[in-house]
Amino acid sequence: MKTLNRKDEILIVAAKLFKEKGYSAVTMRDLATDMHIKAASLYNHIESKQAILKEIILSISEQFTEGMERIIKLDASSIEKLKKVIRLHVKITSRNTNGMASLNNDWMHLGDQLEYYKKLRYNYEDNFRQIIQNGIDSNEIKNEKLDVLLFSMLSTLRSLYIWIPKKEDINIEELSDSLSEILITGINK
Amino acid sequence: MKTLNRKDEILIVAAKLFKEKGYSAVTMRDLATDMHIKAASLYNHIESKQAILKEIILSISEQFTEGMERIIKLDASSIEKLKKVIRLHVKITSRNTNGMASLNNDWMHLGDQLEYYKKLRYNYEDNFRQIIQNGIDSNEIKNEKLDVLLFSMLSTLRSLYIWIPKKEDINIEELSDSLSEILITGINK
DNA sequence: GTCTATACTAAGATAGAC
DNA sequence: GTCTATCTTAGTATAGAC
Repeated sequence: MKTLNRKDEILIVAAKLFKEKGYSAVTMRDLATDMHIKAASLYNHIESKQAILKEIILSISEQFTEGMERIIKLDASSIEKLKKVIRLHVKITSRNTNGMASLNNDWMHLGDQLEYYKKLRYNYEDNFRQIIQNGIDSNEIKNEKLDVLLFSMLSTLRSLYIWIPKKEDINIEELSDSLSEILITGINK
Repeated sequence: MKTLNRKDEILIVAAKLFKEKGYSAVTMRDLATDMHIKAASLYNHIESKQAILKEIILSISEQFTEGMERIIKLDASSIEKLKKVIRLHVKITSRNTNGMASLNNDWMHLGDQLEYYKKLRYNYEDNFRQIIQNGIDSNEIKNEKLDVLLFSMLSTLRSLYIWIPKKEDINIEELSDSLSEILITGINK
């Protein structure tokens, strides 16, 4: 693990608190206490409380955007692409479960970056939908209602941040495979 | 629709605001504005801001508890019970999508009712897990990792509150069937 | 880089008139 | 049942010393 500067430490502690109580309920004094400094000192490293949220959420959003862009360019079947998307979620989430909580629950407090965030999310979902649609067209995927399919997969993948921390040792490969099996192949015999 | 008293109106408007910005970010003045009264007037109908949250979350929690208790008593296969659980989620959620947002995201602000809420939730999940386990034992359900199975189904069902409002006309039966098909039978051909 | 002191704003809630 | 006025506490943020 590389050495963290003070600002990165703040982002990490803030993400932890934001996950526990939500962005709005966390005060700069709470954050300062956990950093073992006074609230005023925080402002030597960050511009504002909202600026912390922006860094946490947008850096993750951009990781998803880049990952998805790589996947859609691949020369692979739709099912293969879906498996890669699942793996992308497991990977990013396991690296930063706390940040994922903010991404999922506190995006509405992004202020002037809200529209940018929404654009990234919209594009991501659209690419996801396209992969599924292609799979239906090529007869790889059952012709269930496209929207319900997309919603169901996204819901599970977006909730990983709640669940991963509860498991002792997460093996990224193993969890990704398990999820692929369940999300793609179903559960009944 | 039956006539609402003033207090019920407050609960409904509050749930709407809590969904939009989260419990902590909604002020009593926000709530009063949307009720077209002054903040002080709210206190003629409710005890405190937190009391509003408690009513919203606990009434829904108890609906889930009752529904689950009915289902586990049924003389039916595990797959049948799972389908009924899915239907229960669709039904309760479509009746109160805003309240479900609070249930999912703001339970940590319940104060002295937090432990009660956690107990209900723990029992609910345990019953859910038991249904799946019975299905595995009776060879109805694939022997995938039980925890991943439970997590995946619950994630989708708990996220319904985000998704249902975006669909124009939700047919409860139809959506429940679609979800059952996807969650239980899987998506690939 | 952290501190103390403090400005300024807004929050939840109550008292008492109408 | 709603209002105005107000109390008290707590929030984000800045200034300037060390």
